Amino acid sequence: MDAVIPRRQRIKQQNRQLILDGARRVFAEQGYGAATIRDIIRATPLAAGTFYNYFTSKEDVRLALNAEMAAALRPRLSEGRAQAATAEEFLSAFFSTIFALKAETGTVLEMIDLRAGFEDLRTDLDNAVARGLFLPLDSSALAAALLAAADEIARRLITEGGDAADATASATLLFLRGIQPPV
Amino acid sequence: MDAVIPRRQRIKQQNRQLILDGARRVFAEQGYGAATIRDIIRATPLAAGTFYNYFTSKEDVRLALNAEMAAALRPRLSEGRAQAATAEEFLSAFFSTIFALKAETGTVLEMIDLRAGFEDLRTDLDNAVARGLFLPLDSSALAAALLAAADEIARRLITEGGDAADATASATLLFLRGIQPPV
Amino acid sequence: MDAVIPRRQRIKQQNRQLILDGARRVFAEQGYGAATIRDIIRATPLAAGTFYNYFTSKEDVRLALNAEMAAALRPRLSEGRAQAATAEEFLSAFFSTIFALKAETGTVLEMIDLRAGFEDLRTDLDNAVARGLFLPLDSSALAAALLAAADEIARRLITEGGDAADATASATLLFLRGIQPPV
Amino acid sequence: MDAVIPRRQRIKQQNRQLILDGARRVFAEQGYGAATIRDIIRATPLAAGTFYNYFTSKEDVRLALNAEMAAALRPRLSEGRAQAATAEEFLSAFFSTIFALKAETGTVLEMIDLRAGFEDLRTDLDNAVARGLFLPLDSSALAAALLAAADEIARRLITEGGDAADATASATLLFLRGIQPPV
DNA sequence: TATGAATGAGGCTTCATTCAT
DNA sequence: AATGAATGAAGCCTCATTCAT
Repeated sequence: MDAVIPRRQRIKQQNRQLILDGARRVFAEQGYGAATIRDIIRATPLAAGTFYNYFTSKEDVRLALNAEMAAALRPRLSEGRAQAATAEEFLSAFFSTIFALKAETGTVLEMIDLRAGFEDLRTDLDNAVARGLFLPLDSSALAAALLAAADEIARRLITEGGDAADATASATLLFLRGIQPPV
Repeated sequence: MDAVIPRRQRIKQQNRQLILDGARRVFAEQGYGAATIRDIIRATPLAAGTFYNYFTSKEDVRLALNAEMAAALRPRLSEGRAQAATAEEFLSAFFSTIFALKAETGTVLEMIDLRAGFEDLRTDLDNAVARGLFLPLDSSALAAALLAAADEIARRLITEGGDAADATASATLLFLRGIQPPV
Repeated sequence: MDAVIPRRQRIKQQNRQLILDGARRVFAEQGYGAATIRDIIRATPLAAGTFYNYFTSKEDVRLALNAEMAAALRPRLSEGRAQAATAEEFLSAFFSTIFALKAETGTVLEMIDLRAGFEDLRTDLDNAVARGLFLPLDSSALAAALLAAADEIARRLITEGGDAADATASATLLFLRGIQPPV
Repeated sequence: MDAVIPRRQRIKQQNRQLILDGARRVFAEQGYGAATIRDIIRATPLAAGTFYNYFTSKEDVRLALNAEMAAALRPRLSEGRAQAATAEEFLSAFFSTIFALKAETGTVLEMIDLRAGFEDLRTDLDNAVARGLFLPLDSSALAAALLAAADEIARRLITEGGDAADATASATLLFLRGIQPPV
């Protein structure tokens, strides 16, 4: 027999998700700093006081969003990583993953705490360097640069339109070979 | 005889600058979105109402800061550009300029409207591509990636310490050759 | 055989007492006016809604506490009264009773409605006056003065420490003979 | 020539007084604990935000009221004290002063911090004891008892009506000779 | 009957902006 | 121009109360 999930608990889960989804939209539109808790509530069908049954502050919501995104990103990236025998495959998987995620969620990567969800990325980079796949760059700075660039390019993709596959190829090429033409 | 700047006008100029400097500090600390006009006023010795003699809104201040920064950046970058015969020199000049600027002003590049202050960068990139200095990438996306990466690396430089020259060399290398080791 | 109290009813009685005890603590700490129903609930292991199964308002709780205290006080005072042949004995019994009660319960006498629980005191005073035990003062004002003074002295006893027996003797003497030294 | 008080400053003084007067009424009606800052503002013609130009909290207002009352009380009591050659005169002056003050201001003496405004009373009592005017009771407890009793009697005077002169005489007699009839 | 989540009113505080001085 | 107090809107948060489970 299937586990019966009590109705009350199901609704609680739904409301929590309503708030997170509302917050994601609001943060994407106004930025984290400018957003207010009231904005978040208004982006849901819930009443003002209900927010505090689930979160204690805007920061609290941000952390939950971070965790949610890290959880969503981890399997995708590790899938890409598993198949990535070359730097090119690694980068390509990374960018396409980020672009897709951003298109789906509108999440502002700026908000993401690298230490929380992106340990994997740094670990991957370190491993790649160790395997001789990459040049020995500071993996932490590289992760930051990759994320910042990916976020900005994704933002422009969404705002101004464009083909995600082209952008992936272009960004991959940039970080793979650099801007200098072969001599 | 030198042009005599009337006392009144000199004080006006000073107050305007007081507000801009205060705003820069406030934006750097709290981010643009979270900052309030009152925060800006409190970061100056001026009275609340005085703000409106110089600016009409927070956005207005942002634009003025943008213009100020663009004015400060333009000669530095063009100086670098003038001497840059190679992609390496171009990148090196770009990163060292950004790192220095951020260290001086704490400005959040995130705020900067590319269209306002960074036309030059795109123009430079286009020229560089035209001259065969760079691979023919989308100059607009490249500019975005360069700025995003530079800003993030600069932020980490300030936050966690580190040598600006090393960071410049490392970032230059990354964008020059990419991450793939030579075969 | 003893009367069997149904389990249901016993639990109801327990919960009611939990709320009253919680309310007493809360009122003693914050004062009646500043206390909220939520404060009272939080001072018990019960859930929010349960409060309304027992009381309808904060005022309702106050009345119940008053009644409870009057019930506790009545036998003690009447015991003292029964043995009090003199004004001195009457006062001594009164003060020691009040001091002990306050030490036990922390109850704020300020809350007490004289008409509800202290009819006895006024009756006693009237009787005492009638018997020539006391000077013919307004019994109502006297009761008020006695209670106010006793409450304040008790509060100081608890706050700053001190010997209850000494305080009783001192207060008794004050109200017995007044402050004027014998000529 | 008279000192010219600038209009702005005069209005500030007036508004501060409006808030204090409103607060006094509100505290007298609802008690300090139950009163809210909004209640205080509503008792004035001022706007909500204006409160914070003058005080930072309800407690802040309470302290200011305390100071105001102490300042008002001090000359009255010292005047009474100057003329008080006997315990009777002392008590009579004390009670009539308190009753009058309460009738004028409705102030809740409960709120008064003895340490702030009533040092004088304790000093007076100590002096009176030293001069042999009073029996050597604990001046601090006596001050507390006198104030508590006076406040309660005054409250009843206002609430239920009555003659202040009679109440003064009665209270004076009570504390002067006690309740025991002369043998 | 006990629970505890939902609700929206309302208190607290800060804000942007105006305007008399 | 510069000042800074006044204003009321609006954000934050807690409250009393209801009601489905």
